Amino acid sequence: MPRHKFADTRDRIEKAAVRLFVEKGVAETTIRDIALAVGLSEGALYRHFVSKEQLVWLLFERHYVEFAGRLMAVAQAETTAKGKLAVMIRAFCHAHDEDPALFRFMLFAQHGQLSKLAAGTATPVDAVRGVLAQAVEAGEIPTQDPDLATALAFGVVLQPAQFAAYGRVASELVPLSDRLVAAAWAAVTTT
Amino acid sequence: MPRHKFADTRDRIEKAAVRLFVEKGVAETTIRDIALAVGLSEGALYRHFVSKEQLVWLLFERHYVEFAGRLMAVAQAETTAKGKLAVMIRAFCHAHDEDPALFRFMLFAQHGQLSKLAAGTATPVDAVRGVLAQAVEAGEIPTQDPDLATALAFGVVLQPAQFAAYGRVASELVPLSDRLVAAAWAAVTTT
Amino acid sequence: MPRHKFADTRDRIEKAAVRLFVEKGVAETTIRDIALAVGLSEGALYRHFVSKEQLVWLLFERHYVEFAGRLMAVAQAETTAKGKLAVMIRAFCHAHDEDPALFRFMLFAQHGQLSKLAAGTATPVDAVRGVLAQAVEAGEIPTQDPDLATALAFGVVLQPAQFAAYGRVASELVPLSDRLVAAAWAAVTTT
Amino acid sequence: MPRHKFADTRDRIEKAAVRLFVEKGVAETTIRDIALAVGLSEGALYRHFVSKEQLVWLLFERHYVEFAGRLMAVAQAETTAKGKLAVMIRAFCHAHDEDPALFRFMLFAQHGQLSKLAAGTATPVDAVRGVLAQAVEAGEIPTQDPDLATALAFGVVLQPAQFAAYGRVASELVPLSDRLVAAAWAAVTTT
DNA sequence: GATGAATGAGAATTCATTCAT
DNA sequence: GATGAATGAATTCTCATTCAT
Repeated sequence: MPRHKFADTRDRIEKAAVRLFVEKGVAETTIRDIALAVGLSEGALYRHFVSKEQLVWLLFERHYVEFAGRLMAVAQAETTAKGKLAVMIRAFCHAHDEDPALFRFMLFAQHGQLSKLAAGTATPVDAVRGVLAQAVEAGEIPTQDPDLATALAFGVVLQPAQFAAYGRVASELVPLSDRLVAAAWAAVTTT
Repeated sequence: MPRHKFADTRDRIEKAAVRLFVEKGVAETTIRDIALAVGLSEGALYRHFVSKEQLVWLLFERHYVEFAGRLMAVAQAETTAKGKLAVMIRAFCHAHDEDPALFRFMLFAQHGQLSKLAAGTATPVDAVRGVLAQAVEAGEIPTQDPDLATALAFGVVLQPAQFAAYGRVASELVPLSDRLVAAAWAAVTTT
Repeated sequence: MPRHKFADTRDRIEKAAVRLFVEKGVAETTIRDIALAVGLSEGALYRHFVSKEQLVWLLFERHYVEFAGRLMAVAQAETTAKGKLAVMIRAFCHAHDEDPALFRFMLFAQHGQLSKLAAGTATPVDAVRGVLAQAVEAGEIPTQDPDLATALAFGVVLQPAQFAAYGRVASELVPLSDRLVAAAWAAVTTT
Repeated sequence: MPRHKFADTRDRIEKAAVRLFVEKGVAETTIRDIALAVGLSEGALYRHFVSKEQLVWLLFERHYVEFAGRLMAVAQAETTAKGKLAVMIRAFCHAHDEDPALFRFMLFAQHGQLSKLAAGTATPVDAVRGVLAQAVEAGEIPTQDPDLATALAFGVVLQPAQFAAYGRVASELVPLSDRLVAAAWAAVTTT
């Protein structure tokens, strides 16, 4: 007996929206699609969200910022750059396996969203970059452009996620995390 | 006095389309946008293309397949896996710097186009995968899932391209190619 | 301790509705607007009124007819046309100052309501027209089209009310009533 | 053989829109209504106007300002206040008879439009007020609030127009203009 | 080959109204 | 009597596409 029907419905809408946005693309997903998926009328969705645009933004922003926070939190518990990078990558893998659609939505379907973020907002990119920039300064990894290093680490994690989406590699990243950690570390330490 | 005004116009349309598709997204780009950019009427575009969908597909398919061919060609001239991977990555960098919009369109704005490719079509992914799969068999790199290795190599190259698009790293990849080659090799040889 | 909470609520709804109808227009006022203004849910309003249309009609009809009655009553107490017209105009001014929103709703926001009045219903227009028609017949004012005379008298009163709504003249009409009476009389006696 | 189909269509749209706006009200008139009246598709209207809102505003603003100009022009040709007021009122009557729908749209369906006018824009109200304010200063009419005087003059003209719309008086105002001039003058000179 | 007016099939959104609780 | 979640019919607006000139 759900005590919070409203919140429940809202959750179901968000889940369906994320899944459809990832499957078909944001622009290709209509309000009707979402309504059908949730089993509501189109109009009913507007009780929960002001507009499609706002729904997209809300979903993106909330999860993106939240994930950045998670990354920074796990990194803080480690002392070495290598340790920090490792737990961050594992966090990526866990996030992916927990909800692959949400992961893809956050990290691939970002279309215009990134530019809407408030100026100082900490993003997952910032989280990783922070660790690597400090690692360069501390001499833990070779001197290099921290942005490029960040790109390499991101690439090593996100591209397998892409491949997983297309079925080219197994659908779970956690089992691969050791390998991804090693590969990322190799990429940022080889110059 | 251009002998092939028609072909010229067609080229201008394609260039403008690719640029707009990358800038705003495919769905967000209207025929009107393209027509305006080229200085034609909307109706006139239909002399050159059957539909928007076909235009997108045409642009994608042609360049994607062509690029796959280029990759395989440069790889064939090399004998070792390391050499093959290196020239392929350099080819990626050159392709990017030559026409960044086209590069991004091919590799990031593929929204659903991939599934339309004829079953056996060789793609850039296949090109890289072929080299790495053979490298595993030949013992040139450690035993591993060739698809995952491909993902790692791709990530190391494509993510910097993404960052370049967002201005996070320099806009040219060729100057970074040595580094990318080294990072990719490190990624696929570290297990 | 109000014995008639229900009637109270109904009153509050009507007041809010009239105010909003005048402020924003009938079509531009939503049930939601009214519900918010009263502090009720949208559904609750339907305990008091069958439909928005009926609410509009109800408000209009009741007050319009009532006001017509008031006009005829005050006129009956006078013997001369001049006297009748004077008290009627004063009644207009009083009605306006008592509840300007209601006055405007009745006399300006009638959008199509007029045609719904039962055929024989006596309106404020009829009240004034009756006096002026008789005045013509009795020779108290020059021979003229009684409808035009009515229009002139109405215009002299209603236009200042309009101006008051826009802040062009003072918000109270009672202080102007002597002037309006004089002007109206002048208008209907000058040919 | 119309050389200017586009402009023609535009004109037909404007005419139909004004008529419908007056007949049913602006909010009650749908784009579909206008399209049907003109014999076009709904989408086609958007080749001519950006939005319904802009269409309403465009129609109102253009004609309102134009009419104000006409009023000031005819007034300028006269020397006395009485003469100025007379020609202005005649101009009102002519405007009404020329295109009653347009006249009503301008002067009665102004719903939120008035507040959108650029700060210094001269309106028909300003035109009449200018003449009456000067008349007070010059001693041509008794000392009084020029705004109230303007309201009286306006009421004497507009209310008959309202009555004409409802069929209470003849549909043409020009034949009544002598009477309206006399009534207006009487109203502003009687205190 | 090109134009530009027009179409028509949706898309997002609004809102009066209903109804189970 | 009231709530609030939901409906569904309109409504505004967009856009790929067509076609007479």
